Formats: sequence, structure tokens, C-alpha cells
Amino acid sequence: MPKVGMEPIRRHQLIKATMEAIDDVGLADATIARIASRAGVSTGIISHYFGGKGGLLEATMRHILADLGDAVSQRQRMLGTSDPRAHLRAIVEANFDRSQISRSVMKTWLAFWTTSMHRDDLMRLQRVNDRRLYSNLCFQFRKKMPRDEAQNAARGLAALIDGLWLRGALAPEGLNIPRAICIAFDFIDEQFNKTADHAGNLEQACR
Amino acid sequence: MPKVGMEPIRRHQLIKATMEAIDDVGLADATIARIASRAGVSTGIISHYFGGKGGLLEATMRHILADLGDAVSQRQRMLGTSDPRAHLRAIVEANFDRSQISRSVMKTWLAFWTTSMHRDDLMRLQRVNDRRLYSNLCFQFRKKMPRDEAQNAARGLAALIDGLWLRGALAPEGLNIPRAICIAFDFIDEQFNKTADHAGNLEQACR
DNA sequence: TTTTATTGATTGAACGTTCAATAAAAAATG
DNA sequence: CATTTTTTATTGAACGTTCAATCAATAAAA
Repeated sequence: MPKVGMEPIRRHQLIKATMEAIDDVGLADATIARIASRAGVSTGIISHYFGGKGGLLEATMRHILADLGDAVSQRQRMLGTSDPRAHLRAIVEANFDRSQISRSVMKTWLAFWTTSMHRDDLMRLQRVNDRRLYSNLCFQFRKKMPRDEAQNAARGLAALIDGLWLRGALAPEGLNIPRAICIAFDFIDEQFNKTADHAGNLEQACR
Repeated sequence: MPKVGMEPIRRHQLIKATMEAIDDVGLADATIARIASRAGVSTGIISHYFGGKGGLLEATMRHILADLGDAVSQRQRMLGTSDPRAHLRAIVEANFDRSQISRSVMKTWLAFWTTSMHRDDLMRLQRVNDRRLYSNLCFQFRKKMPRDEAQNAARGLAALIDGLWLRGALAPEGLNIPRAICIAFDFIDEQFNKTADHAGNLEQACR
């Protein structure tokens, strides 16, 4: 069976098997024996292509983040307009994109989030992604509202997206994607309404 | 040193040490040796009082959930009114209550959230707590809006709270509590505004 | 003297890593 | 075209480490 050019195939196989294993038994019990067996290869191959279990986990996380980044920029490019509302909607949709909402991807993402609190390399990856989402949201909101309002709108929307995800990952019935998108869309509209309503006596006190 | 009546003292010591250890090195590296050493006792004592590591983790989670439940019901009781807005604000404040926002509690909570996806006992604990928050929110929103609107408002607010928490746990600067509360308060007001604005042509399509 | 509390060395299981061995394909050779 | 040689891909047993659990021994209080 051994042929030349196996590396990209094996890498993808193993990353996929890693996510499936985490979905199945959790990161704590996702041993290299289990991952290798699920990918239909031996344990040694993991060290061969990834240098060890840590390398495989980092590669898996990079893969998920790259998918998310692609989903966002792809939808942004498809947009002919610079209308902030449309852009924000596109970002929300990308975050609930097909590549992101499969059970295994969701659970893997969450597992990494937790472990990234104690591993500098994963933490850095996570934060790069985080900041990109936040500044992206902020930039769009700023087209229609002052600086601090836009920042809070961005903070709120980012939290809402993550929260919907988090709860979707835990719920036995899974994440209801259309509903999640709708709740996020509503949030966007409310943020714009709030600013538009200058006559209203809403408190906008958040600092 | 051994006296009678040590059990409640030791249990609390060990639960506290567990949260500190998780804050410090993460759940994966929170070994019983590390926890015991942090509590200033030997490893054997954990099995003696909790029957094993699993028992200690479950007890720790129960402790956190009980604290959260207490914070909510305490604030509810302090409320003389039945005004839904005041009640919702109280729930939000309780969720960012002092007992909940310390770094160690936050990280422990998140660690449990992740592992509860693969352990039935922890999952059940988590879901009981989840449902209580959701029905609580739903009940309050229903005082001012129709059923499905209230459900989506509750889903959104619950997600927003969890999301703010999640991001606060990851951020190096920690969670900005007043700001988080303010964002959540704004969300509540927007939900009420949306319903009040019957003349407006907002789409309220979420199912 | 009995009970309660605690210790910590020991044990066995599980895990990630390593590496010599192997097998197949590709390249070189005649 | 047939062959040897080299390269690439892969295996899995062996090894060393780490961890949770156990339990006989001990010490203080009742």
C-alpha cells in the first residue's frame, strides 16, 4: 500500500479522526491509540507526521480556525455592497457555517477553548482568531455608530455567537442553526435601531 | 491533629483546592497529588472522603451550581416587586455574582462544561441548572410578550450570559463585570422595546 | 480501649514515544 | 524488460513515565 505523496492524505485522515474521537469520548480520552485506530493506521504514524500528540492537536485546531476564516472571507467577497448590516449578517452566517456546526467540530472547538487556557501555543491561536472576529464586527458597527457604542455592540454580538454555540454543543438536540442565526440577526437590528432612535430616552451607559 | 468532625472541613478544603488547581494547570493536569498537596493533606484522604477523584469532581461541580442557585434565589427574594425587568436584571446580576466570577470558579465551570459532554452524571447536573435558568428567564419575559417571542428572548439572553462568561474566562485581562452586566441589561431592554414597538415594521420571524 | 482521622509507599493499569523491522513503490542499472 | 537498489511509508512491541487507587500502619481523641 505505501505510495509516494501520502503525507497530505494521512494528515487529513488523522485530523478528521481526531475530531471524531473528541466528539465521541472527549479530549481527555482521545488517546493516540484510539485516534490511530479510527483513522485505520498505527500509532507510530502520528509521531511520524506530527511529531507527537501535541503536534496533531495543534494541527487540528489550525484546521478548524482556517475553515472558519475561509467561511468568513468567502462570504464577505460574495457581497457586492458595503452595507454594514449585510456584512454583519454574513459574518454571523459564516460562524454558523456548515464546516463549523457539525457535532464533532463544535465539540473539538470547545475542548480546545478550554485547554488553550493553559497552553501558550493554543492560546495564541485562539486569540488571533478572537481579535479578528472582534475587529471585524467593530469595523462594521462603526459605520453607523460612535466608537464606544460600536465596541459594545461588537462585544455583545461576539458573546452572543459564542454563547449560542456553547449551548448548542451541550444540548442533546444539538444546535438549531436557523434559530441561532435569527437571534443573532435580531441582535444586529436592535443595535442599529438603538442608535437610530435618537429621540428615545434609552440609557446608553455602558462604558 | 486528627479530631472528630473533620469531614466538612476537609471536604471544603479539597473542593477549594480542586478549583485552584484547575485554575492553575487545567483539569487535565489537576492530579489528586497536586490537589492534595495544595490542600495540605495526603492523597489518601481524597478517596476517604469522596470515594475517588470522580467523586471529588462531582462534588466540586455541585458546589459551584449550588452557589449559583443561591445567588439567584437570594436576589429574587430581595425583590419586593414582580416587575419582570427588575427580575431579569437580578438574574443577570446573580450570574455575574462574586461567587461566580473569580478566575478559578470561572475556569472550573468551563472545564466541567466541556467534560460534561461525555459523562452522564455531570451532564445531568449541568442540564438541571440550564433548564432552571431558561425557564426562569422565559417566565419573566412572558409577562410582557407572547410565548415564542419570550422563548427566543430567553434563549438569546441565556446565550449572551454564557458567551460573556466564556470570553471573560479566556481573556487575559479577565471579565469586565460591570461592562458585561451593562451589555446584558441593554439586551433585556431591547427585547421589551421590540415588543412594545407594535407600529414598527421589524421582522420578528424567528421560530 | 475503641473510634476516627490520616499518611504515604506500593501496585497495576494506561499512556505517549521510540525504533528496529518490514513492505511496497520508485529509481537506477544492466 | 528484468533486476537490483534506494527511498518512502508503515507497523507494533518494548520502554519509561505518570496516575489513581489501595491498604497496612499510625496517631490522636473519645
